[in-house]
Amino acid sequence: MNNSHAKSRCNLFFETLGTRLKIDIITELKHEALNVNELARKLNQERSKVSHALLSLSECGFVNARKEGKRRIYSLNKETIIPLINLAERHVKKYCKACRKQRTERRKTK
Amino acid sequence: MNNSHAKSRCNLFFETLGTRLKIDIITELKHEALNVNELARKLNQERSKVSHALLSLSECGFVNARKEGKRRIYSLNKETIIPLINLAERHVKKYCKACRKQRTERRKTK
DNA sequence: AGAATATGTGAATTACAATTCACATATGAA
DNA sequence: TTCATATGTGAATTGTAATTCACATATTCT
Repeated sequence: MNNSHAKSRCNLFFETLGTRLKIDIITELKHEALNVNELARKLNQERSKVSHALLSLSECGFVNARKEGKRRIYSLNKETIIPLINLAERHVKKYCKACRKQRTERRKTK
Repeated sequence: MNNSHAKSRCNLFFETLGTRLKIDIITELKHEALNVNELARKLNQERSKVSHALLSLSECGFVNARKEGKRRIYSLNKETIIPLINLAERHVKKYCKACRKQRTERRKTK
């Protein structure tokens, strides 16, 4: 109906964090900076999939990349992400039953 | 590939906040508690659409509803949402160029 | 009871992000 | 320069949330 989007523009921010893979990537990067192959191996996911996810994470300023030889090392922008994830986990524990019984469990395995 | 989702379960939390409409609803409810019709009118959106959005917001513990006569008044669970939105907006201002040039602008109008 | 108001709901459709796959590029080693 | 390693990318497909619409339910008033 109406498409005038004047205010409140953090929906993309949240949308970007709204998949399991990206949360898992962030969880890994909390501990150490990693390149795509290492991430893909650790999470047991396709490299290309992880690469796409990292692109959107970096477009939103959640991760930074530095080149090191033939590798690209991705690191977490911890300044806002750490308190954000903490806040989210606290909320889920306290208020969000739907989040605790994961929606992913209902999803089909390929 | 792998479907063992043992850790990190706040992706649904973020996914739920990942649309414009829900962020707009939260923004309205910051100021005052409202019922569905009032929200729909203020946001210039279909009532049923707002109703569905409120359902998912309430399943995630973002809003609470109380019955008052024939109305249902929705109020914001401010405890975690207000600091969360503040954190998100600070991040967007500082780091997220992609979020500032809204993705919605590219979307087709019906 | 019947009408008006307020809201919920489920199923079909639509829209779009996530995934996949084949190929492009970039770096360093032999 | 050829090969191996590491990564990026775009386009087609797939999966799924958002939207729509027609109908159900619930409350209050006359």
